[in-house]
Amino acid sequence: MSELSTKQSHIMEYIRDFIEEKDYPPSIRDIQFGCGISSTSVVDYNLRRLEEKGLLRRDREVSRGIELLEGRRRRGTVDVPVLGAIAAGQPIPVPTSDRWASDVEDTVTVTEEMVRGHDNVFALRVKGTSMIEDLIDDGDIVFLEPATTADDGEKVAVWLEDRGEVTLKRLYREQDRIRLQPANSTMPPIYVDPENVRIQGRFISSIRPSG
Amino acid sequence: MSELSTKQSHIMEYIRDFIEEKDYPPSIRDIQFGCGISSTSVVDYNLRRLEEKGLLRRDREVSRGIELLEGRRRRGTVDVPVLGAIAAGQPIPVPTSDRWASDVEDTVTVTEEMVRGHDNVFALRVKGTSMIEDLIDDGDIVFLEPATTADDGEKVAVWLEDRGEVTLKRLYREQDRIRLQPANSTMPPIYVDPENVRIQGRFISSIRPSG
DNA sequence: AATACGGACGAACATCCGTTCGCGAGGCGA
DNA sequence: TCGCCTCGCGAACGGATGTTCGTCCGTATT
Repeated sequence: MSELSTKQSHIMEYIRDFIEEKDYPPSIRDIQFGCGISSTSVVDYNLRRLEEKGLLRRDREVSRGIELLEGRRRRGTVDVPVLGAIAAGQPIPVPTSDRWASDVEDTVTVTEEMVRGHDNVFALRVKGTSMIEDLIDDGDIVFLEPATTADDGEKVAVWLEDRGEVTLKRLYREQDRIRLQPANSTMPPIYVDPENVRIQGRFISSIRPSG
Repeated sequence: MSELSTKQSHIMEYIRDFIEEKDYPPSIRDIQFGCGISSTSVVDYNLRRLEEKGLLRRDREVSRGIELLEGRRRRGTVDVPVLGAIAAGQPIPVPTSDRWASDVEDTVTVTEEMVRGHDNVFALRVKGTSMIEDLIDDGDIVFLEPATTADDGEKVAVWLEDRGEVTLKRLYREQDRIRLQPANSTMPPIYVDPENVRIQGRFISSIRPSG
């Protein structure tokens, strides 16, 4: 029904790249040559289809009157997927079992400096106040970088296999166990078997949406 | 030398607004009518001047081939002026005396939700850790809304007239004095005469640039 | 006063560019 | 097989738009 043909997604991609590079939309003939299409009418035809599908808006009779309606990201910002909630109080289960999958429930747009120098950053909503002394409050959004290892004392999101839960804590290795330390003096640390722990991500930064 | 004539800044503003609204640049004739200019050549002339001054870039022979080179703000973000540093430890003086003036030393771009619902927001760099228990650390940037009053317990930036300093604290009114309370149990409150205190801004939110 | 120059006018010109139209190749159900 | 629809092709039409050119005016400069 609302599938895009190869040509249509090619056109979309071309428009995106064109705007990204030049800061103004392509003309129909720009698209024609850029996508190797033989006629302007074909471009027009597909543009109409794309407009019907709500992917863009066109101003008639106006040169380059194309406006993309999809996520218009601005230079200097990045969209980070919010994969769900994470416990900073009592550990709570996350919807996906093994590896939190690709079904993104939401997205937050932040300026680049919040995640600068890190790749594949994802975000989680914090529940609880167990990391309050590390300046992470209930309701904050934390940004994490995928990781499977961590140094002692680092703030990490860990998956506790037996509990089926994920939690945000500082991680310390002790003899034959791992200590997950809340940053809240009213809460005791959690001790777990190393085999039971899978590090999922390393803390980068957090934001607190204004209330 | 590089001053803009009235007409030129009018044109710049028009282009900005046009792009903001339509997502593609105006044609020369759009600018002509939009700015009440009698001839397209006048627009062309001034666009060349603006191009020389580095405020925009033009693609010759291309309709709407105008690209603004100034801060291209993206939808959903706002630029907040950073007016300087503020003490969250020992109060430190701010450069301007009475009212921190309009010379902005820097700017931060943040997504709208950080300051949603507030006007004329400005930002200050935090020095010190006196507000650490309110999750505001050294190096954070705090966003404030201009205000001259505050309820008890609110976090405010206050100007201490006799000291010539400004500081970020929680404010409490007591009999005939005002208590400025740090959020750091190792630090004592500051007591000041009400006449000596001028509230400058009310805390909205803060960010912690990733390190 | 003569000259130079920034800035503005208005009109003509040459493209640029969106739109339209006729035609044709497949795919699909009746 | 006969429509009917989707998709594509190529060309031509005409409006949209950037560019250029001759002219004019006001303000220094000489």
